[in-house]
Amino acid sequence: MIHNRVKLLRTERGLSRKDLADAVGVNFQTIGYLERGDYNASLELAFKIADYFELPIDMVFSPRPFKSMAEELAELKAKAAK
Amino acid sequence: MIHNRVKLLRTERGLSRKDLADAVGVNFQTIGYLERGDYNASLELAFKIADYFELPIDMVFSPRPFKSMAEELAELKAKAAK
DNA sequence: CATAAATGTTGTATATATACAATAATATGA
DNA sequence: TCATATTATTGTATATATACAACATTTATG
Repeated sequence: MIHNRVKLLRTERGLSRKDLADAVGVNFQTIGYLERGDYNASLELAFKIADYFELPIDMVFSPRPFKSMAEELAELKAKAAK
Repeated sequence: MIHNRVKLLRTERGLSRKDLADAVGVNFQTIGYLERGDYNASLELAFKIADYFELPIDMVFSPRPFKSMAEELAELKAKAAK
């Protein structure tokens, strides 16, 4: 199973599933399936979603569970401060 | 259609399709299909292949055609030299 | 050259991703 | 509270990814 941050990124931007679905050209229920982890996006859809958020694909999808973005950010800042 | 560098990376390392297929846990013919562009890898398989090559997924798969790696390398070196 | 290994081709079967529809449940806003 | 938008749930249908097998063709190697 591939983990993703779709729901987080979508809500962060105040988008409904339909908004995102329309933007990437799929049915709004498909976004629901992805967010719930019912199944994985295709590679093509994964790239479209990442492109839409203007993020590299591996910031949106990962074979390993994501840390929270806050956590990641804090770690990077700590590292940069050294 | 998603472009990929699977064949390039595989042959660069002197691997047969079967070698790579075994390493990522799919049928050897599946690797053939991907290399020929008959269909796209699933997101899961894409991550496994990228992991196997120890590369970020977007260096192996892309919605846009890849430049040759030589070209990319040369450009980066030129930029770094500035 | 002869043999084996790797790749290509074709065909069938199964699993998974996506679409679409109808309805229920939940949240949001006037 | 009422109305509306959003999300969840269930079911059916289609497209695409993957497995597997048999055989042809190409490439490597003794």
